[in-house]
Amino acid sequence: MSEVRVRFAPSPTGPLHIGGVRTALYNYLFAKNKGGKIILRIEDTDQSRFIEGAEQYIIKSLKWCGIEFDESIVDGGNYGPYKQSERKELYLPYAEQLVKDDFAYYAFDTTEELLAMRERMKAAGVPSPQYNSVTRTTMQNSLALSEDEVQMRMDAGETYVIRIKMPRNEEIKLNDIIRGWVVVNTNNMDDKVIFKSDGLPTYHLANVVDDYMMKISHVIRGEEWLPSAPLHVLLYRYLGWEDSMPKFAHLPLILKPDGNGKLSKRDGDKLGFPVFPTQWVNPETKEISSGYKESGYNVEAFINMLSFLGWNPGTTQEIFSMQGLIDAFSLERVGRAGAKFDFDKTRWFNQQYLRSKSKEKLAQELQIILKENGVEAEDNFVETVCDQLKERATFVKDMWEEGKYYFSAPTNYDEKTIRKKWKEDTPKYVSELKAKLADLSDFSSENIEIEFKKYLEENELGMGILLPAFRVCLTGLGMGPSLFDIASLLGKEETIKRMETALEKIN
RNA sequence: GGCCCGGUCGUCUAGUGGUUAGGACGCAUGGUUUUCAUCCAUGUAACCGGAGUUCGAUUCUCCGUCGGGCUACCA
Repeated sequence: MSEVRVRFAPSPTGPLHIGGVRTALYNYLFAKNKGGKIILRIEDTDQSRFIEGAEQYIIKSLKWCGIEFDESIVDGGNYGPYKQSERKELYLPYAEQLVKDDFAYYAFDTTEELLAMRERMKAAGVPSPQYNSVTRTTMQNSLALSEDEVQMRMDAGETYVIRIKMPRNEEIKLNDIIRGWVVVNTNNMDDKVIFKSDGLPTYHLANVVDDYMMKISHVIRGEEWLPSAPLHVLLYRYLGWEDSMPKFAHLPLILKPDGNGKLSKRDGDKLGFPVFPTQWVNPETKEISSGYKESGYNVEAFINMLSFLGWNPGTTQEIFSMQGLIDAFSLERVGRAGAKFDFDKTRWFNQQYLRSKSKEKLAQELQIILKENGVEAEDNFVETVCDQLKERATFVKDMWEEGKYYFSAPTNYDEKTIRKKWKEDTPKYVSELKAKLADLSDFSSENIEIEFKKYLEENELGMGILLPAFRVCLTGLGMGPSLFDIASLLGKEETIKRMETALEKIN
């Protein structure tokens, strides 16, 4: 069997959204699973839709995702260039060959003429007019015009496009890896432009020529390409490359959570969650769209979540590393139906990864957030904080937001807890407890707990009476991790100080 | 409208010509916990509809319906 070579071929018309990332991911997983290669090819044949920075965004965001290419504009390779605008001159000869072989033709029609034709057809009762075997006879093209006329127009410098000459009533079949046999009759296909008047090919031709030249073995792309796949099959056939035509796999689309339509890059943050892997700043409007990276998602959780949107291993295992995904992946286990994006599940994946991380690793990440907030803390201290907080966090930033009291004394005290737990006698108990704690030489969590319970016993008090009050003194909150652990970590001096401050402030 | 592709709990999905239709997220309840979270246990809830094939269809076929995609000198 020949080498597996797949490509991810985005067009630099903006940032890549998670659907595109998933397509790249599946290509990557498939290639690596088969010991093959993955190529990144930039499809920039539409110069009018070029967006500044999009290409760099695509490269950088995929890098963040851990999707590494074997060949690309940055990694090089033996089948370059890997950007279509740099391959420009390659395509015309193939288009002209098709004309010569009577599989394509020149067309001179202006936009206005095309529009007029559509209007005319609509008026005549054709609901969706096409440039096809019946209408082309009435248009300005090398099939309807005389040879002399065509030559004259070309000599005069008139611009033209090259259209494929769609045959009549032929069944085009293709065996999609995910969908099985797909059959389309050419009567339902139109004479697509394969080469534009601006000297560049359209997607259809460029894609076929490049895939052939780059020896692509499998085309794995979104389902939105399925309708034009028969056209691509025809192009391979007409170009004489049918024997080396890649296998096709059309992926189900990622749908919006409400089920109305496929996820689109225009959705930005409108749906209540990021649609981009990393943050994107619109170069024109400066509008910022959030990314998973900046929102605090672990990259492995993000990839793990994406991989499960349309694929599953057939077992109950849900947590996979990238290598695990590579080992388990197969196109046969990719589903056929579109998947609605599930934001809750995404958060759950992140939580799973957060938990599995060591306190050292988490502390490193938390330190970054602490520094951003002007907090200086010892690594050891932060590690213990992470240990105490990780079970109740979904994101690293949660540990900062919910654990500020580890780094500075509370400035206000939770009203509800005060109302319910701060009784008349409480100040007396707190100050007595404070005195007891002040005498402790071993300020370990266990020791504090013993001392605390001893005090409760002596005064015939229940945990529920004094502990919430104690907690609110130290943290200002009514909930949180083990208070004895917190007190121990804060240390005796700080604990006593906070109790004193609280006694002064509460009432 | 035309063409193409789909349809199992609310969501992601497993699965089979005969199953108590399984798991995960979410949600709910109980237990644990000083509290919240965690954790544990339990529960909740699905084969789009109609024909046909068959002893038997969620599974196979057809029709309908619903959903999605495409329908540009965009990818």
